[in-house]
This record gives sequence, structure tokens and C-alpha cells, in this order.
Amino acid sequence: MTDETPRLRRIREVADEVGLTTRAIRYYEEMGLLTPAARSDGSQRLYDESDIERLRAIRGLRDDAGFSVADITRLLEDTDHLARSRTAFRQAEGPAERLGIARGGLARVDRQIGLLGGKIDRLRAMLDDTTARRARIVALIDQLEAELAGLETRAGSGIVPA
Amino acid sequence: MTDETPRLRRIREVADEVGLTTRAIRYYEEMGLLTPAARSDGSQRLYDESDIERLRAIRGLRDDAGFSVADITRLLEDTDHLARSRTAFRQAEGPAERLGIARGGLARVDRQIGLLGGKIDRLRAMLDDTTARRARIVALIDQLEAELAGLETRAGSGIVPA
DNA sequence: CCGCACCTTTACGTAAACGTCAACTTCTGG
DNA sequence: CCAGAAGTTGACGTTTACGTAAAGGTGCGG
Repeated sequence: MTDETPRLRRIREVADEVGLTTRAIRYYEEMGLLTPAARSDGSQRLYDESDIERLRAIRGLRDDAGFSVADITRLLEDTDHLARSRTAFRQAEGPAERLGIARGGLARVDRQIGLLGGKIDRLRAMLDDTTARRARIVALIDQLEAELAGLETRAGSGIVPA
Repeated sequence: MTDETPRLRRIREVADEVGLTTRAIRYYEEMGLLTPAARSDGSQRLYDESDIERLRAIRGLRDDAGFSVADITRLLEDTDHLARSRTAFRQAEGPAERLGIARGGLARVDRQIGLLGGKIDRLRAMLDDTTARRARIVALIDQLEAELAGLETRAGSGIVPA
């Protein structure tokens, strides 16, 4: 046997590790974003490693990308569909059927890429603007420093090298 | 005189041009994000070109970057501070004072750059993941197409060139 | 088998970001 | 000068994304 000790964790531990509140995790479950790998005999939620990765992804999409939970739901649905596709894929009868599944997956991934790419492009445009402004300020500072150096040299005024 | 015809617009026109609702614009005003350039004799809001640019920026920060209005407030406060700095700058007595103002501006711009850059980096990481997945799918498709071509050639089966 | 921390569901509370009347006032073309 | 379109200030409604309190079950070291 492959040495499997799945290491299931309860919600609190998961929340601390991922950086979410337990409430948020339950909320995401309510919204259909994930289902814990298992439940204990009582009915406590038990999460495995893939659940944790998924939660990390959710957190990233929320905090970094600023996507709404609705957006995230759609993005993950695509990913999930892809995962299920892989299963269906292995059981598909012939190459023709497999090709169809793969092409569907491609379309979904392309949609994700489009969304992310667009967001990045627009952010980069903003960043470029800001960077240009920065350059102008730096130029200004250089000029002022030169001006000051000139004045001080000529006046021999006291410079305190802080 | 320089031929100034400021061309002030009312809220509806502005909303349509920028892609926001009139309510949203009034809301941003309520939140202190902008003040219309003027008011008519009655008390209708009148916006000039710089207001429109500002609203465009706000929309970009909201839609593209996913920043909250609170975040945007802070970012624009920085920009505003910078603008006021320019005025103060022109009236500053000497180069030393000017240098101080410019350096303050630099710090603020750098903060903005940091925020935007961080967001872009994390988005790019996600995009890279997705792109890698896409590549794997494309490879799979190629393989399947080759497989299918082989089968069809050998069987001489009917291909319908849709 | 007991206490205590942790978990469960249920349900109401809330801040943010607007949407949507309502009751007027203001412009503007004819 | 007057009708209809557009604007103004309230003020309450709505959705999203959780927070928080209530009223119990669960799990485990001692």
C-alpha cells in the first residue's frame, strides 16, 4: 500500500492556517464553493490537503484579485468542470469523445485567461501612469538637489550630513 | 487670453460617458471622493474635464483593481496631496523647502506603485498557473487529433468536413 | 464519566455600495 | 411661458460577505 495517512483537520485549524475565519469557510461552503472532504461521526467538518489548497486559492482570488464570491464561483466551476472532465476523459470511449471534452476544457481555461489578462492589462496601465509621475518627481528632485548643491558651494553654508 | 471654454457638463452626460450611474457619482461625492467643479444657479452639479478624468480613475480602480471605495479614497488622497504639493511647491520659498515637498510626493507615489505592483504580481502568478494548464490541454488535444487522424486514415471512415 | 474547548445549525445583525421611490425644483425647446 | 426631461435632496430598500449570539452536540485528557 502507498503510505496514506490523509491527515484530516477540523475547521479551526484550517482557518488559522489559511487565514480565514471559520465563518467565512462555512459561508463559502453555503455558497457552494467547496465541500469538506469528510464529516466526523458527530457531524464535524473535516478537511484534507486539497480542501486547504482550494481555500487558499479562494483567498487569493478574493484578496489579491478582488473578485467577488460570485466571480470566484464561476472561476472555480470552470476548474471543477475541468477536473470532472479528466475523470470523464479517462472513461471516454474513443479519441473523438475525448477530443470534445478537451476542447471544452480549453474554452473554459481561455475564458479564465481572458479575465485575468484583462485585469492585469488595466492594472499595468495604471501602474505605468503612476511610474511616469514618479519619474517626473525624481527628475525634479535631482534638479533641486543640484540647485541646492550649487547654492551651498557658493555660500559655503553649513551642511549637516545627517 | 488663452481661449478657455471650460465646457461644463451635467451629471447624466458625465455618467454616460464614464460608465457610471448618476447615483454612484453622487455616492462618491458623499464619500468625499470628488466635488463637482461647479454648481449651476439652481443647484445642479457641473463637471469639468478633470472631474471626468477623476471619475474614470475611480471606475478603473473599482472595476479593474477591485479596490474598495475606502482604498480608493486613500489612493486619491495621496494623489490630491500631490496636487496640493505642486501648488505649495510653486509658492515655496527656496529649493530646500521644495525638495522636502518633492520627497514627500515621491514617498506617496512609491506607496501607490507598491500597491499596484503587488496586486499585479499576484494576478500574474495566477495567470501563469492557468496558462500552464492551458498548455497541457493543448498538448492533449494535439495528441488526440493525431490519434484520430491515424484511425481515420487507416479505416478510411467517412469524414464530414463540417 | 466529566469538564471544557470546539463544533453544529439557526438566525438575526451589519457595513459597504449602491438601487429606487418620493416630492420637488430646474432647464430647455417650441 | 409652459410642458417634459433631467436634476436635487432625503430616505428607505437590497445585495454581498460575512459577524455574532443562542442553544445545543462532540471529543478527549484526566
